[in-house]
Amino acid sequence: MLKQKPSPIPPDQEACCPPEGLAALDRLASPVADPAADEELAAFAKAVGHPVRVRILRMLAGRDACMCSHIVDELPLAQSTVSEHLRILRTAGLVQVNDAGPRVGYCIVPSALDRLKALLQAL
Amino acid sequence: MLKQKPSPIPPDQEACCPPEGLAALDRLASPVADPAADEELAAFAKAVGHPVRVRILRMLAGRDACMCSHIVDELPLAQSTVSEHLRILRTAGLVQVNDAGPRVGYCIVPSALDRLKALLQAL
DNA sequence: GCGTGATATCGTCAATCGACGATTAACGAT
DNA sequence: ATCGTTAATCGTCGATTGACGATATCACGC
Repeated sequence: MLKQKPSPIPPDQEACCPPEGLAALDRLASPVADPAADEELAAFAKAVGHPVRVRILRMLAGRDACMCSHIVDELPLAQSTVSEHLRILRTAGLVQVNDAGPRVGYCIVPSALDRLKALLQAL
Repeated sequence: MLKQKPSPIPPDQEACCPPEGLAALDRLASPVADPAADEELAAFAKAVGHPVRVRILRMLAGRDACMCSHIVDELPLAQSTVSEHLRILRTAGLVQVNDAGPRVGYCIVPSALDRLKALLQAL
């Protein structure tokens, strides 16, 4: 695909960077590098980084499509493709299967979603 | 070709997650299908979905590395690679260049970050 | 003008992603 | 046991990503 052109620069925004002297203070105040959190947030975000998976999450959050076949019905995708998206969401920990009940079903893992929200808010 | 679906009417809608009287409310709060919001959130999340880009965002949020060269110095990556990550963040609208000042600099776009947080919270 | 430093872009490569059909496994009901 | 339904997995394909070095551009000081 063609590389998208980045959005042009709004000419206002002059005071983006503070004078160089404050850098050291900021570095001390909040650690700039937290590789573990970086990886964690990136993994979550990557899982969410596809419109179909966002939609699946929304379906599950709305709790009106828990069986995989329900989700397949709602999407113009093959069953195997939906299953793969569900696998990615499961691997990320955002979704889990409920095989304790009479039927297999998918549902959101609220704690994981909260964790993702918290990591993002911390940015 | 369209995928086939015998489409048996789903008999048990509630085999999975907590039986909620709140379902209707939840559905109102976040409609199951909002393709535009899905795409928007997915695009943001995709941009954030790489540890290096998370780290760059953190650097910029800490405001101690605005020139590209500063970021390059902090990362074990080639300048061209960092530039590419910055381009992705710019394309997503999360970051912008500030060439109004005396030096070219990168900075966070707080409104975009807020928008991302809001979209995620709505999940 | 001419160089210099800071970024962006190009070309290439391996790795990963997204989608599909086909197959397989698990399980309930006939 | 066989069938039908549900879901996962496999193999393949083209498209995209991530990384690099090399090259081009751009702004500023001389």
